Order: sequence, then structure tokens, then C-alpha cells
Amino acid sequence: MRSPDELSELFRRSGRKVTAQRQSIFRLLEGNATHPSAEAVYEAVRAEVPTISLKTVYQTLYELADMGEIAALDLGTGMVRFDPNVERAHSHLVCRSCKKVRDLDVDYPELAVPPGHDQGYDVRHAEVVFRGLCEECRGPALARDRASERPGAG
Amino acid sequence: MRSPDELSELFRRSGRKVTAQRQSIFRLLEGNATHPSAEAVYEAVRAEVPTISLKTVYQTLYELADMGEIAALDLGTGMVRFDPNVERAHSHLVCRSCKKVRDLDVDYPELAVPPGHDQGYDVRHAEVVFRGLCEECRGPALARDRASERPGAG
DNA sequence: CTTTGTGCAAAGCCTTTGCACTCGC
DNA sequence: GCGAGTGCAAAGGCTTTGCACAAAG
Repeated sequence: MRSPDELSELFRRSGRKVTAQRQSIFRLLEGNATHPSAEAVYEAVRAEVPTISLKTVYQTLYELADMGEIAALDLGTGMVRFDPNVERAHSHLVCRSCKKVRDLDVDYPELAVPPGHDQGYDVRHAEVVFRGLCEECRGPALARDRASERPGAG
Repeated sequence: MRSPDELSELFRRSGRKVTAQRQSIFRLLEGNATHPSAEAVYEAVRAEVPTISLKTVYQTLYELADMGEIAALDLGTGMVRFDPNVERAHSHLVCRSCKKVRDLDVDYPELAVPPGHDQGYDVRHAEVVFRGLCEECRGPALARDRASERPGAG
């Protein structure tokens, strides 16, 4: 993702308005590796701009996603996660218990659909998700984990 | 997934009741490669057992998933998909437009978290999803596709 | 007969949307 | 000023749940 200033200029140039709410979202996302959900962005931005609404957050996040500045990921955690790291191809580590997401900066160049196996699909993109328990959840959450392995509604 | 008869016995042995509704679900899933959603299972089973309810479908599907007989997949299509093919490790092809899911029976043995990169996660599972357009959606849906690339609520 | 399963409907969660007001440009 | 952006609240879609009745064992 580009810098907040560059994003502001991009928004202006594409006919979008640059508001305090949007700039706050830009700043929050910059260098953010926590893969926040829309709700998490909402809560964080409210600290700076108390009057912001969820609608504004969703709208701005999806505009950024449409512009290719951030990625909107559905990693089976029950909600869409937003990732400003779109420069480098990378995978994700997802905790089965607390749903924490971490980037894994490893490239798998051999990851492709073998010739003749595409079943008619025009494949453009490959995603890799590693699932397991993070350090914090490893010990205490072994039991709780079994109850939260259902995808869809983390 | 095992055969409907084997599943019935398994259910009985684990103290679960074997009803006409459940047997109908077992039969529907057997050899089913369409990765049906709960709703799709519900509609299909209603043809045989008109009085079945969604609750029964969800309950039975998640029981099967807990037993390891089927997999519950969240592939970013907006709803959980169920996959009776758990014998072989495989990836999935997901159509960005119509959300159709196909198995890709290719193994990627080199797909693992490199030593030292696990960031404290105890990784147990790797998932690979290839996204693109299926044959049917390739032509007509090029425009529609752009509007439906948001994950979360297909 | 006891226990588990079932069905209906209502609630829950994340996400999307309608409408009038506000503000960037 | 004009039009896009905003906020509130309500709706939407998928999933889960409470309770009384029915069926399996």
C-alpha cells in the first residue's frame, strides 16, 4: 500500500473526496500487519475520529481494495481481513483458536495448476493458508480449540 | 467419507441416532464433488425427506466434520462448503464469478512453513486455493466479475 | 422409557444499504 | 454550490439456537 499522502492524491485524482475519516483510515493501515477486520479498523479509527461510521470504513476499505492498494482476505475467520501488504506475494498463518493472522514471507514458485488440470478454469491467483495454533493459544486453548474449528462463524 | 451404511453404524456406535433425515444426508454426500453448502444440502435432501429442517442439516454436517468424515471449507464464497473427499490431500479451484468449487487432485509436498518461519505457530494444515474464472463464466461474466470480487458476502 | 433428534421460528453475526445532511473541491 | 461522502439505523444473508414433540435404541 502507498503512503497516506500518496493515497490522498490518488483519491483526489480519481474524483474521490479526501476526508478526515479516510485519511485516518489510511494512516491506520500504513504498515499495519495485524490484518484488521472492518470492525477492528472502525474501533481504531474512532479513537481519532469519534463520529466515523462503519459504512464509511467498509466503503473506504473496499475502494482501496478495488484500487489494488490493499487486499481483502477471507481466511475463514468469520470476517474479511484487510492486508495493506500487496507488494510481495506471501502466505498467511492463521490461528485456529484466536484467529490471529500473520504474514509468511515465503514464495512458492512451484505452486501452479499443472497443465491439463485446470478443468476449464482460467486461474489467476493462488492462495496459501497455514492453519495451526499460535504461541499464546498453544497451551491454554487446547480444549477451547476443538470447539472453534468450525469455519464460517469463527 | 465412508459409505452411508458405515456412517450409520458409526453413528449408532457413538450413541447418535440414525434417522431417515441423516441417512438421506449421508447418501447425498456420497461421492458428491460439488462441494455443496448447507443450504444446497437442505434443498437436495428435501426432495427425499420434505420435512427436514436446516437445523438438522447443519447439525449432521458438523457432526460429520467433527468425526473427520467430511471437511467444512470456508473458501471465501460467502458460505461454508462441505467436501466428502477427505481421503486424499487436494487443493481447490474456486470460480470468482459463480463460486463453483472443483477439486484439484495435485499434491504439493514442498508446501510447508520453512524452519524458523513459523512465528510461534504450531502449524498442522496447509490449504491451497486457486482463484479464477470457470469455463462457463469466462465469456459472459467478465463484466459482472469485477463487481463480485469482494470476499465475505459473495 | 430415556435420550437424542427434529422442526419451526426467532435471534445472532458480519456486512450492506437508504436517505437526508455535511463537506471537500 | 455541486456531488461525493457521511452517519444512523434498518435490512440482508448465512448460520446458530430454544423449546416442545417425535423417534431411535
